[in-house]
Amino acid sequence: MNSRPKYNTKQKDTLLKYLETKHGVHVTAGDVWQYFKEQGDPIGQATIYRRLEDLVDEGVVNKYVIDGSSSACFEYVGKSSHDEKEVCYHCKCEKCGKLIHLHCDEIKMIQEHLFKEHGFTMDPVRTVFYGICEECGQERT
Amino acid sequence: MNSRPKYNTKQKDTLLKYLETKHGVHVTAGDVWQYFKEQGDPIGQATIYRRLEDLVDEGVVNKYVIDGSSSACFEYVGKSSHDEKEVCYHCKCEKCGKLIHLHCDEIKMIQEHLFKEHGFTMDPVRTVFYGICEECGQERT
DNA sequence: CTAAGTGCAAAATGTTTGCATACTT
DNA sequence: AAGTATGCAAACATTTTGCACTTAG
Repeated sequence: MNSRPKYNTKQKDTLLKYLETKHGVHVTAGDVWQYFKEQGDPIGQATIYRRLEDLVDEGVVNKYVIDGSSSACFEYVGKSSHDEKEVCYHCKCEKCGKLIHLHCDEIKMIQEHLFKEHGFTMDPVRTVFYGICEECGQERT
Repeated sequence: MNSRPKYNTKQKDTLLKYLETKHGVHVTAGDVWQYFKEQGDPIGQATIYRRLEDLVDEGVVNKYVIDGSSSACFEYVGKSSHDEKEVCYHCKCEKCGKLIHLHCDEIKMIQEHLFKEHGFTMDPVRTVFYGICEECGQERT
């Protein structure tokens, strides 16, 4: 079933190591590319996209597509994130554009509700809550 | 506070009318453009993007950025739903693409939680839950 | 008349693909 | 040696922008 990893290459390795250091943070493909370029150890963007996609398929990395930002975000979540792993969800402020990461359990209530009542298996990884963040909410212009 | 609509134009009008007929359905900017082109009554894409953006700002139209599809989706939701209106939320199946509208109160829990614990005012109108719908969940291929 | 809106075509993004070359096993 | 992976550059798709022209109020 899993026939993902074939050959080990320097690029794969370096990329994964880099992503691990970015645990809990969003990175775009461009970020990654630029980082390695600046390190004087560039990786072709094609490779970055290809590897990133593989990692997403493997579940090691999450991909978010968020309104407002033109490029997709990737986040390292580690292997085995499918069950008990730390689930994080995202809130995007429609005013200032800030993206907030939240790690807490309330989302499970929703998940359960959606599943039990509506048969819908919600994917917290892909779901983004839109709204107004604290700061923007206060500065009632 | 509301200084949105300035001049009324044929394009604005036609666009809105079209969107109304697509209530509950996703349309991309490209869809809209093509539709009017085929009608022999084309609207420049720049205009479509600009008008669509306005409508999103006005809250008349929802914009979804969905992973997997390269272009943003728009959906007419009508004026209203800003305060005490019937709150409906959306679940989008990532597999079959179906969009499910739900009307129930559980979402208020989340809303409250987000607000009290995180100071985040969630906008249920804009927020879409991604996941797998009942049918797709069963046909475990 | 003035400000706003339109449409075109060009530019800017972000992502994907074809292909020759280099690397893994 | 055979199959993968890489990197470049070109191809793509979508969305944005500049600018001259038109239209609504």
